[in-house]
Amino acid sequence: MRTFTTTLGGEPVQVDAPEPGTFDPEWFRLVFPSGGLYGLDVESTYMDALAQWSPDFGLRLIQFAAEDTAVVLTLSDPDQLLAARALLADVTVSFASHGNMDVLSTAVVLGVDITSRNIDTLNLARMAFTAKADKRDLKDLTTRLIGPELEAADAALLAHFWDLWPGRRNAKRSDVERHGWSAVSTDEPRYLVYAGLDAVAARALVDILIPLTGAPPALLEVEAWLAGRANRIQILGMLVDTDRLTALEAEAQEATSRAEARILELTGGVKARSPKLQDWLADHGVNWDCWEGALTEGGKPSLAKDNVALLWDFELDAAGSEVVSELAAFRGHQDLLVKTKGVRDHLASDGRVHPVLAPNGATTTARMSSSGPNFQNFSKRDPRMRGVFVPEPGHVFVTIDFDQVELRVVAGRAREPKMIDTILAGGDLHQLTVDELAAAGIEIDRDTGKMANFLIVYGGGGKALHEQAGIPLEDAYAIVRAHRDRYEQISAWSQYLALERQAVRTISNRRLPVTLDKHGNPRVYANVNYDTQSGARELLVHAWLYLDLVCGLGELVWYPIHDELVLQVPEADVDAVVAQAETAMRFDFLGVPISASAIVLVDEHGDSRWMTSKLAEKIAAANGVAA
DNA sequence: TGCCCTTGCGCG
DNA sequence: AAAGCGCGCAAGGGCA
Repeated sequence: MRTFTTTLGGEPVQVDAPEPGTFDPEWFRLVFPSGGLYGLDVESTYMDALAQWSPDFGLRLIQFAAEDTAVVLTLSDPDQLLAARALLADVTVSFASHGNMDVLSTAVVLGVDITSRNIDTLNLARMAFTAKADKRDLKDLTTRLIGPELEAADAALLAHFWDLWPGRRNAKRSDVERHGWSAVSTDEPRYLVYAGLDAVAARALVDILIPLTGAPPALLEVEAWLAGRANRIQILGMLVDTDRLTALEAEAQEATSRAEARILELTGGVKARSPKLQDWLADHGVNWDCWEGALTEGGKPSLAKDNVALLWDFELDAAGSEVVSELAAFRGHQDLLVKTKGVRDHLASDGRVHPVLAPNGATTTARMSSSGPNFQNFSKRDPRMRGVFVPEPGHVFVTIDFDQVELRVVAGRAREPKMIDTILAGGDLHQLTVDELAAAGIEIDRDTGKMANFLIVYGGGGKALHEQAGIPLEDAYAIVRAHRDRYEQISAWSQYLALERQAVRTISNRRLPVTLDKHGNPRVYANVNYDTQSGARELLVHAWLYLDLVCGLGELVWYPIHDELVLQVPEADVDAVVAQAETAMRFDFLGVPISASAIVLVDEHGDSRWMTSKLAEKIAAANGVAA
């Protein structure tokens, strides 16, 4: 046994690393008996973009920690591997680890699923430290909340990686690390001590972070459950129709590179996405002083997709007009290119992508976020990209959306009787706004009423309405004023929330930070938006939890998209699941009925894909394919 | 070369 | 008095 004595936060810590061939499983289970909560960490070979799903990915060490003791197991020793698997598989044992790298690794590499028995200290840290600037990696948190020893151990290990680097000393840090994580000896004391301290820190952080979250136990329990579900979704991943992906990729690639090449040629070296393109256009007929299109945040004319057509209003020379048409072609395929490449870059050898679903990835609202690829922003206007994703064999996609959930959250939180009555009566909230403004002597159409309603949710004002609705500024201000007058309870609610200059508390007593503008003043007008977005997020999680605990169908959730659950349902069960899922997503919220409706996703050939049959028909018609 | 900012674009 | 919110991703380009 190699035993190292060190400290963390000044307290003594013992790190034991059994030598291969001498491992005593009985001793191991005496250190980690059933029923405990243990720190968990793994050390791997260097991770590339596909991480756990890369054929090159391997685990080298796995570490478990009780309060002041860590045991570092070497996984190349069959006895230690067996003991690690057995402890992980003990359903009475829970684990604490930072981020989901350890949980995913144990599932994918060791074949043991601990997703429902893990506490993620990164999630706790996100709830405890809500400012965007806060660092939340294990090393920083440990230094800040416990002591500097882990950071020192990390620095010592990195210094050792430079010793292991065979080439010149002035190599890139990333290359040295890549090499080091795979090359360092499992006998190296600096490696073993660092590894052991990681696990001890994760265990210690649970007790330190929980009070700092300021969250009630019920919320913490739901969040732990959700993190487990999110990890399961990532582990399973999504099946990709690679033929479709390849075809779309080719189309996007061909269209964009042709346009790009032609623009480069015509402009003598200016790229399609270069900020210099505005200058070039100025020399070929565009007078930016007369520009009526949108401006960028930096105040320059925007060449975004919807603005390109406005360039035709100028007297362009021959080269200028050709560049404008090529730019339109480029913008028309830019999203498809980005999204196809994104899926391709994350496509693992199992024919799937494994996106990260971060349970509270949005810093200021705790909404879920998605990456690798992001499943929350695939186009609906051109749904072909969504159609690349197909269900497991024998399954069908079903999507269930909340109806206008954010407005209903506002109505319930504000106790706004006009809105609540309209919802109860099955009426239309946007028409209600039209009628209310008419009563105040202002005539608007339903689209404007809808925009005005969403400005409330988003904390916007007259200027935004003026720009979005294309109505005179004075009219827009009048609409906003009348909206405030007619919805007294919503006005009172936003004024009440605007008193909070530090943080707001959501319906489940989650603390959300008030954000600051560039002058450091609190943007209190955004507080209603934060409460609403976060509230809607909690309602979706509530429905998912109900679906899991009451219906036993939590596993069917393929992906959550803010106000929508996409389910993957065995063909034979579709009708029953639709009924149960609608039950889960229909409930009372503060006297406001929350409703939802399901759509079964089947394409024009009767196959299920992640697109609606209506959209599939439209595309089929456009392509001349019989539906 | 890596890092950071800006721009553009999709979703809710 | 007025203030549109939250994400992820890729590319260009300035800077050290």
